[in-house]
Amino acid sequence: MRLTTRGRYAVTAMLDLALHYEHGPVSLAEIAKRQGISQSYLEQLFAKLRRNRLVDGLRGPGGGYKLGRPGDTISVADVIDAVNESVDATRCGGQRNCQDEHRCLTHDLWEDLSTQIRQFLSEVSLDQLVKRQSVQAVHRLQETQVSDLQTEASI
Amino acid sequence: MRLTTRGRYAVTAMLDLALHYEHGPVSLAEIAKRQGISQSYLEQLFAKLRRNRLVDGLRGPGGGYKLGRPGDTISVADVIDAVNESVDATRCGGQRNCQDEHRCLTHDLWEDLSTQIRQFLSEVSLDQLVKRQSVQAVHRLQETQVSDLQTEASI
DNA sequence: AAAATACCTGAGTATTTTACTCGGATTAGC
DNA sequence: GCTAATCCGAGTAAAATACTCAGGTATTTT
Repeated sequence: MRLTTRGRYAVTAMLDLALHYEHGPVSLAEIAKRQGISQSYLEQLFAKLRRNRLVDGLRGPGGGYKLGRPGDTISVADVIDAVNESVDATRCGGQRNCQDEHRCLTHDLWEDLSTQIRQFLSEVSLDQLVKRQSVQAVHRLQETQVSDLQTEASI
Repeated sequence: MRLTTRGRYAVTAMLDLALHYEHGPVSLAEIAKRQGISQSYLEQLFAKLRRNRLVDGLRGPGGGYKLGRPGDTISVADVIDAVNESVDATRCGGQRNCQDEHRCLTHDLWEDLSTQIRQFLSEVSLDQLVKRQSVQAVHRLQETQVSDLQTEASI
C-alpha cells in the first residue's frame, strides 16, 4: 500500500488552502514556506489535484489556488487518490493475479484492509480537519512564525 | 506507512506454517515453492520472525520452522511489526518533529490512521485466517498443484 | 504595452527503499 | 561423515520517491 510523503504533502497543502480560504487565492510560494515543502514539488502535486478538479488555479499577480468545491465535500481519501494512484493494499492492485495467475493466500485480507483504510479516510473531510483543535494549534503557531519571518525580512 | 511485499510475504508464510502445522516442522524450501517466494528472501524474513519469537527454527534434516506459540495468539499485526519496523503512517515515526522541530499540520490525522490500521490487523489471528473460506480454497488448490509437481518430477 | 506574478509542463536526477542474491558457517539426523 | 536444513552477513539490481531545473503561458498591475 502506498501512503508516502506525496499523499501527506497533498493533504497538508489542501488543508492549508482550506485554512486560508477566506483571504482569496493562496499561492504555492506561501504554502511552500508555511508547510516546509519544495515549491516545484508542490507544483507537480497540484497539477494532479487540478486534473481531479479538487482545486482551481488562478494565474497572474495575486493569483494562486482555491478549493475546487466546498471543504465539507472533499475527503482526505479524495486528495490521496488524486496524487497516489490508490490506497490499495494488495500486491496485484485488486486483480487477483498476485501469485502466478491466481490469488495469493492472503489476497482477501489485504482487500479487506484496503476497504477499511479507504472508509476511514473517506469519512474525514477538510472542514472537519479545520475544526480540530490539534490543527488549529499548529495553524496559529504557523501564522506567528510567518509574521516573524516577514518582520525579519523588513529589517 | 509501510505495507509492502515484505509484510505480505511474512503473513503469507506464517499462514502457510499454520496450515501445515500438523505435519511437523515446515522447511523454507516448501514454503518458497508453494507460495512463490524466493527462499533466500524468506530466510531474511524468518530471521526477524525468530528474533520476535513468532517462530521456532529446527535445524538439520527433517527440520524447518514451527509457530512459536498457538495460532490464535498470533495476530497479523504481530507478524507485520516483526518484519517491518512498524505500520506507522506518520512521517516522523510518531516523534512529532515532522516539520522542523514541530508537529506538521496533519500529524494527528496520520496518527489516528495508524491506530485504526493497527487495531484492524490486531483483531485478525492466524487461526481466524485458516478458517476463512477464501484461504481454504487457495490452500486446497496449492496442495493439488504441489502434488502435480511431484508427479511430474518423478516421471 | 511592458513588467511582474504565478501557474503550468516535462524532462531529468539523487536518494532511498525494497527485493533479492550469494557465499559460507553451523547444527542435527541418518 | 554425508546431507538437509537453519543461520548469518554482505552485497546488488531495480524500482519508487522526492526533488530540481529550465523553460513556457496566462493574467493583472502599472
